[in-house]
Amino acid sequence: MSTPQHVEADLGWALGRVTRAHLRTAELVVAGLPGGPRGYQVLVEAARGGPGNQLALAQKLGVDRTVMTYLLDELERAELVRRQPDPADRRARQIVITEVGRERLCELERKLRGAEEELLRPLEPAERVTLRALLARLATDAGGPSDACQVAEELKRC
Amino acid sequence: MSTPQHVEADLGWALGRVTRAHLRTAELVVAGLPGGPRGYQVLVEAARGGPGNQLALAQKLGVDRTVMTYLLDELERAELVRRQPDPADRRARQIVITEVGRERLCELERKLRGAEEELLRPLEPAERVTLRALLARLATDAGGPSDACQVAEELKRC
DNA sequence: TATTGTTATACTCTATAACTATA
DNA sequence: TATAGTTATAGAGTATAACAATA
Repeated sequence: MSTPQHVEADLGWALGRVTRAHLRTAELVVAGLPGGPRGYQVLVEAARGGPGNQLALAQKLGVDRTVMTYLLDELERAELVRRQPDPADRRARQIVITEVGRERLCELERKLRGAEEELLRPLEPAERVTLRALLARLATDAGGPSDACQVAEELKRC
Repeated sequence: MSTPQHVEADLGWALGRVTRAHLRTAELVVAGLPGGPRGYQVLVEAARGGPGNQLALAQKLGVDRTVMTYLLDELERAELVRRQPDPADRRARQIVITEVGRERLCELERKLRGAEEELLRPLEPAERVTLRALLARLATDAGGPSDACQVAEELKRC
């Protein structure tokens, strides 16, 4: 057998495999989107209307501000978001989602929910609820930037 | 508040945060090791004595065989593993762990277990057991290469 | 003087292709 | 002819530095 003897003890191994399995399907879902998974995160934040300008957005997603420039270039070209001058600070640009972007986001979230269900299929309904709750508690306690994309970055160098 | 309203529903978000939190500490642990997290995986496989040659090792870890060459160069320079000619096939090299490598691995695994405990601290003991078990079941069902490092790669482009 | 955003450049990591030696 | 391993090279992706506009 190829799985280690201490499967249940090796939390990192299990976390990695489950997260990667989820990422595989999630990346398929956002494959056509400019910027991929990262572009999706921008749409989420823009739709939420939270951190207005590029710098705050970059920090929230845990990427460099120069990366955010290129990312927004792509998303704006696809008419999914717009850079709007901030009337209160003429250096800054507010990132707002377009109508097209909102529709695209809605469709993506529907598909992503489907992917989650697929991932949890091996578990009983009650177990799925338990797992979601336990992970959510750990997640809210964990520090650092609040986007999921950076995990991929760090997992890469495993 | 900065956390979304639908925290419990967003499995991907929670998985990403928890995995990244784990990766942060795990990468600190293996920081001094040549190849970082990936070097650790090689040590694990070499200690287990499983896939002998470089190609099998690369496939198991989900990396290109050229990457494995550079990785083993570093690990061999640090005297943690050795390339041994395979008597059965003179093209192939068997990767064996050294005594130093075994000691280093032992120390790393001890520290990694500590990091896992730290991650699970917010949960009750019974809950920790439950989470480990549920994740292990999902992990064994999930397909793909069996190393955790690739998750980091994919999470990066979120 | 500090900050937002952009651009150009350098660096890191990975994959592709070509090569040697074995099979 | 195909395979294990190495090397050189090219390609993505990211960060660093310099810049313009504004605070």
